[in-house]
Amino acid sequence: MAVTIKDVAKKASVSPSTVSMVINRRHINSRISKNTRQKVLDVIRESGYVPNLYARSIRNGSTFTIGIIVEDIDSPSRMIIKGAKLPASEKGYHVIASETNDKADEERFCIENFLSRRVDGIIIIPAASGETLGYLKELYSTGFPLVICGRPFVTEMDSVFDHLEGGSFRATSYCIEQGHTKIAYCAGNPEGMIYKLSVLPRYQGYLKALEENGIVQLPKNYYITTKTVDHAGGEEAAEAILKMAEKPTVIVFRNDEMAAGAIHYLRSKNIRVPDDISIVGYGNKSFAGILEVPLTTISPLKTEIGERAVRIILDKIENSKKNKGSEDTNRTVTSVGLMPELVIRDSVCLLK
Amino acid sequence: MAVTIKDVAKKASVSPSTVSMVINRRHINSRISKNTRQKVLDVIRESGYVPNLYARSIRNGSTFTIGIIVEDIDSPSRMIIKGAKLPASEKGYHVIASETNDKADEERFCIENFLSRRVDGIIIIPAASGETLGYLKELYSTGFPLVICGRPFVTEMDSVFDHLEGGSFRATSYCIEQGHTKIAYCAGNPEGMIYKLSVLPRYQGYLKALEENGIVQLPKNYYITTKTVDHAGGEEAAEAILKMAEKPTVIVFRNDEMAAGAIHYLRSKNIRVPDDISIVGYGNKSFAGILEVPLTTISPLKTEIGERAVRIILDKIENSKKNKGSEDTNRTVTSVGLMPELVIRDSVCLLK
DNA sequence: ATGAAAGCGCTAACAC
DNA sequence: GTGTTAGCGCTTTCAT
Repeated sequence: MAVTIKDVAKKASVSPSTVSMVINRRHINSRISKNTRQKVLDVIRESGYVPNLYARSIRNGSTFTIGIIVEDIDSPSRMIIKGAKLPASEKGYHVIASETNDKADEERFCIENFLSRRVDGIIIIPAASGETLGYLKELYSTGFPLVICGRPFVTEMDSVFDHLEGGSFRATSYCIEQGHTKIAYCAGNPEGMIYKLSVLPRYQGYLKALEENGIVQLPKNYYITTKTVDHAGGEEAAEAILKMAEKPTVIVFRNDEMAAGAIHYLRSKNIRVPDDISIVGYGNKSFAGILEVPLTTISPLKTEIGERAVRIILDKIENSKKNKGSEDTNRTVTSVGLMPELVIRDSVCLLK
Repeated sequence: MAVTIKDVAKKASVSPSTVSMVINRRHINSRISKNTRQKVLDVIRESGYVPNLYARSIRNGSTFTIGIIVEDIDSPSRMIIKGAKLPASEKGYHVIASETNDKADEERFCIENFLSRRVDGIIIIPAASGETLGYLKELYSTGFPLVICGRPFVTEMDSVFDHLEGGSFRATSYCIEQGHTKIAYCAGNPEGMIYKLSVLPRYQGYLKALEENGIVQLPKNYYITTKTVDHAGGEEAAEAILKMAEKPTVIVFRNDEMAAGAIHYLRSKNIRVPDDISIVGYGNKSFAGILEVPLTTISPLKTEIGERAVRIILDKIENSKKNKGSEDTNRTVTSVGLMPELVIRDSVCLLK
């Protein structure tokens, strides 16, 4: 077992409470004598004593910890963790993280684990399937500080998300500004919850931009679907484009992987990108800048999502600490949609 | 405050210890009556009670938690966390993670935080500067289960690392098997601790492969250094190569970013890759497979590093739980070097 | 200026 | 079968 406050007290021949006071720097001036203070600090250093946060938290009711649950630590949402860290630690809160592999049962397990750790709040990216939403809503309704992130699932709980529609709108508008009117959209595989929740909004942003600029009556096949949503899917889409009678001058893709595949395919067929066909991605993945044609794409503000989520959580926590006992205060719902940035590189040409 | 065991006890009109017994499923058969059991379980469900792990851990001395500290959650070492999760949870241990941004002070802070959380062991990627090694050694020498990961710093503590030398050796040998003899090495910027600790071994692996195959007397300028170690650095290296009188047929790069830059530059100068000049990377970054020429590279087994590290930690923990009190047992040092894989793609040609 | 004692949520040894 | 009690490491009155 690790060194405890008692051990320190014994070695320094003082009482545990004295040690506690030294640690917590209370009443520094009048209460503890310099001698005692120094003696205790020396013993602490020698013995390598570290206070037990948990014993502490039992007493004061708070662990000063925020738990973040992401679906996959190897996905862009890891940046949410990064974004959360600084503002949290500024307020003296720790951040601990876990991942669920996007599975409902692992997610529940994670939440219970964090609750059993008495984290003061949880920031979570729920499973894409939406299975856990009921459970989350229950938890939320107890007043526990919970913020949903990353997917535009909900507006009935506190949440922060990419404004997917806004992102695509931005990208499409940019193409129009560059003189393009024949603009295709590649939605990938139009099935499943993920499509519905996170691709459809992008598609709608694209439509909205067209509409606002009076671009109507595009050929039906400008809405392109594919089997897969990866590099190969991008190649598939590009192949389809080349077969069209009236080719678009730009393709807006649902993600960067597909955009990369399309660029690769087009160039292998000696089509110039962006001059013959321009390409827009979504995601600003790490490889976007170093593709054979650096990719113009939409960059979701994951880090900022983390920041905003923490701020919401901390507000809730501080609030509920103040007026504990009195329920039913603080029942506002905050839902923040962050407008992603357009990163302009070389994959869209200026059309004269 | 959250629901406690007392609240549950009161609502179910039983004593706290009865609730505890129900939760911990002890003496199921004889001790607790079915009625009571059911009543308690019902109340638990209704009230949303979750046991306080920390209160629990104070009693039984273990938190069943392993802490992982990585230098940057947005780096390949995040896969160590992923790799650690499964084997840990199989043994009933939780994994919590934090990042240090590769700064010594944040690292100390993280460690203390985890210690104050009474994690049962820590897996850590120390700051590249090596500043914290003294501190880590101190901690290690107290017998606390600690495993160093990811950098081949140490053999005097338990550690798991990429066998960098072995990786480069493998890559270079492969080039030789393909018939190459004019093999250059691009080391990037040869300054700083990072170079010394993680690039020099790679370079030595390259040299060893040459030596074992009787390739000696390569031109001195086949050892290439650059200002930066990113995409631009790769372009810089490629530019240097093109100026050489006796050009190499392969360049082995210290990382994938530089390899990507070189490929890009060479192709923009109408040099064929791999036919005119072949390229080898190191790291198998996410973009390696979708470059204009898919990159042959070395893939470090980060996930496996996490797995191995957890196994070492768990052994230590179980061991010290068994013979607690009796110090000085279990003083073996385990140091594991994992041989990375060669991922063969299209950036190295067969030389006839 | 310091210590004794109670209590936080939980468990386990020991009553009943 | 179930309740009582003591104690884990720590903090915080309240005495002294």
